[in-house]
Amino acid sequence: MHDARTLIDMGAEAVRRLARRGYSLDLSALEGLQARRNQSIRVADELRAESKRVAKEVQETAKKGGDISKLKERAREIKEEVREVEAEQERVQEELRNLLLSIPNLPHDKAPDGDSDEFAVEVRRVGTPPTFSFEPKDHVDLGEATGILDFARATKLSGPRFAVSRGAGAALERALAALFLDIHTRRHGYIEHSVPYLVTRKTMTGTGQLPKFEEDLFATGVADRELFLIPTAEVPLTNLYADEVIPPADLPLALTAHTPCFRSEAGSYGRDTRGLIRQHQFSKVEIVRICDPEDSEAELEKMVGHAEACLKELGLAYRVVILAAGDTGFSAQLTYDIEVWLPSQNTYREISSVSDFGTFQARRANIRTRGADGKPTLVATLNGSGLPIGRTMAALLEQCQQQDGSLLLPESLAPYLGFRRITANGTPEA
RNA sequence: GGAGGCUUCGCCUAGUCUGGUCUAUGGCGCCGCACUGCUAAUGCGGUUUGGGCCUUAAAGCCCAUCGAGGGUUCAAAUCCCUCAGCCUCCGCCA
Repeated sequence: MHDARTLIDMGAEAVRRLARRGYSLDLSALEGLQARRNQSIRVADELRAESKRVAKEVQETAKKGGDISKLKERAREIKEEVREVEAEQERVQEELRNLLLSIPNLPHDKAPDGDSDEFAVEVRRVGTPPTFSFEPKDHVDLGEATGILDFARATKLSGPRFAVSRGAGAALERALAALFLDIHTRRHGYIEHSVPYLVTRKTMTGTGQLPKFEEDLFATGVADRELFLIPTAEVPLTNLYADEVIPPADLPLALTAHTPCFRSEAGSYGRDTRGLIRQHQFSKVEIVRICDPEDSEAELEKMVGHAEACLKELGLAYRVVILAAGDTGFSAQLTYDIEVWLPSQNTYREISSVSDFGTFQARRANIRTRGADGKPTLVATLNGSGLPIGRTMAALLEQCQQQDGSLLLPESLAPYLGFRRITANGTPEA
């Protein structure tokens, strides 16, 4: 959410920058609402001041034994007027808030023009996509042939877009999560958290999933209680500090958690229906940083490096791109995507998204620190996947497949797995 | 599931029974100043948060804020109702 005053002060500059992501800002509507809001507040404040003066007068008059009935009548009139003005103020503020909630974050100038992934700018490529002397299989075939993935039975349990992993596959999932968490906590200084997977509407609003994207979420309701399943650990991790003032000395905060993620994937019917790429439930290690807004650009670069470290550790080929202004998520001002090489699709596919939200989320969630003057001031928030387990598994199975149908896993996983190879029939082998 | 208690401006705390003098007390911490070879100690002053008005700015004036929301009243930290969180006890389950 933006600050109305700041947006109005930016004027044409705000209009220009929002236009880059296809949002047409109605500046005069915003100014009009802001002016009406301030007018209402001023009138209501004056009436309340008057009402307080009259109350004092009643007290003093009564003490002197005077007639207070006229004063009480006047006080009741004022109260009625206050009620009316406050109702108007509430209407205007609601309207203003709705408008502000619907305005996306300002794209950073570093983000290229364009409205889709075709306009993303490649920053670097790391590693060489493997070449095969045979026709490589995709991860679904590999998983089913070895028996470490079972999509049919998952569908029996829960319908489409679910997966079951088994034996060495389940162990591999666990190993990847442990490896990623260890990389972030031991090497990059993140603090590991175990967090709720069900959160309130307020929490979902704090990071921007609500009110706009309710159809993307799974919700639960028991009696009159409503809770949402988290689509990413970004939600609980960032909101940990909602409505708090973080001591400046504690910044930057570096938080990580491995959680399941639940997404309805409404509007993606028919896309990526095969395999682990797009599931209703997947697990992911998420990294979040909360810092002084001055530092957010540098922090973003660090975080991209932290996510990349996971891929390097596994020896997977990938590239880093900057998303186009119009393709950047609603709450983000700048996003790097990391794309991993997927041999079956002969292309790079998104595996991590690392975003700088500036103060946009902090304003919604009311996360603050203290500035040089000691006054509370908003922080910047950032987050990124580091990494999702399912998509990593898919890339890993495909990139490390052997001609004989076995899978030769990276050495870095051996301490976690206790084996290096999964044979063609799914048996772990040192 | 039942009964009771608690929630005050960073932390602790007074105030709630008996509505107005609460412009919310005191301590701790923090900031500034004074004093002092240095430090410590002491003294004085300041220190919730958000918003509006007026301003180049500062200052100033005003409004709201005692867990949240509603009500009673000329007037609510204080009385009434609903809700939330925490604590204690009982029951139930493990």
